[in-house]
Amino acid sequence: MLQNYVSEAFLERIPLYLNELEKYKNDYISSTTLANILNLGEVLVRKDLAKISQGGKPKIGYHVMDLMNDIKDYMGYNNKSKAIIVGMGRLGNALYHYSGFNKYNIHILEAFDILDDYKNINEIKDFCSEQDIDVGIITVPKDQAQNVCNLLLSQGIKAIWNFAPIRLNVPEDVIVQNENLADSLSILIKHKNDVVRK
Amino acid sequence: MLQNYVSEAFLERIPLYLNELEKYKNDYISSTTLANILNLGEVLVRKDLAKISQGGKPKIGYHVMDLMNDIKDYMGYNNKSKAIIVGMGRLGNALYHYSGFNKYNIHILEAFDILDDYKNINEIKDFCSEQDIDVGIITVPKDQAQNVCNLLLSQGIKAIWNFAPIRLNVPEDVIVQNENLADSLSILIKHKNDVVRK
DNA sequence: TATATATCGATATAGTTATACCGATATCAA
DNA sequence: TTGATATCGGTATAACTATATCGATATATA
Repeated sequence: MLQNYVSEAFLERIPLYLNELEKYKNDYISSTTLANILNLGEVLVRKDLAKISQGGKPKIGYHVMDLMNDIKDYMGYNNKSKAIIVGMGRLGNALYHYSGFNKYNIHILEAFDILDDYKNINEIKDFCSEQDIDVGIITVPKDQAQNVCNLLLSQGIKAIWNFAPIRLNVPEDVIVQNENLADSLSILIKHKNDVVRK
Repeated sequence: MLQNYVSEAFLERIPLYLNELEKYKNDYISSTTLANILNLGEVLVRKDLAKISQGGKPKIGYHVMDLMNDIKDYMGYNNKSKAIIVGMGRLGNALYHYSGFNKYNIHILEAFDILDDYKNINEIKDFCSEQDIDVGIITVPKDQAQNVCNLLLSQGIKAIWNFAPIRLNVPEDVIVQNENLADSLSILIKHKNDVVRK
């Protein structure tokens, strides 16, 4: 277990806070208010903020600008992150052109595929030797995903965002985040069916 | 709280089991074996399976075909689910053409947009009156997401899969699953940076 | 300046989720 | 047929996460 271990749920809440705070720049906000907006417990929010912020003032709350900066520092949004993406099908294309990553200073530097329209996959090696890549995004068909993954690992990439519906085999020090769209949607439908049946 | 409440984490494991079991059809498998393959605790897997299966045999484990059927029954994969998607940008397109939903008997029946290439958004009303739609998928820009959401809700849709980076305002009986790609990637990078720093 | 109060932040409690343990049982091997 | 054993499934325990409680404090108000 890591020293500064925080739970996944905690990490998922932080961007929510940041997005909401955007609306209250040049102002103060209390943990109670923020909690009510996001439908979270006030103590939960206060404890989350205590972990990453300089602290708030009694009766007033947190200085929003300062808090946003603390969040950005904590999450690393003030530092540029570099990604490459492999597999330029429809999904790869969508991600490659998605503008939402800019907000977090994440940049997809290059797109690879076997098609001529993109940098060829066998150029990954050269490209990675000149750049320090933080994340490899895998959007190839599932039968090629492990090969692509191995290629990325051989270039020293330690984090994989995997959209192929298979579990990748990686060493212990590599982090894989699987984004299985079909699984996610099916779980949503399961929830919905359970609620309807009460 | 619902009667048959199960945790989100539990629901996320079920498709993993199903995908893995695919490889062991016409065979038996023990919870221990399955757990080791997926890097989960054996007791956890056994308890999960106990919730949804007819049961396994001591010394042998579970009949894979039967177990798969139990999982499909439980998750509703044996019943057809219907979805529509609104917003035919790159991401909408990718989802609309994604073949992975078939495995779970989920069908995206129609795609809407303001562009002429697709059914116009103002036809959603007519379309929904003739079909019982389980899920609405929102892939429009964030400034239009709430409007589209309201439109879907007015047609009786009770589950929303939202890719727009905002929190939608919905009544209590509607389930929203947010799929914020930028947030997800930023969290992956945070994890990676924490690990590297040890 | 003195008092009331909203909020913070720390500690204690509750609730939820995962793990450990153990008797029962069906199968395999002798 | 008999004994050894792997696995199941239930109960007990531990770990983790969220909530409740409360004294301290900075601000606003009188």
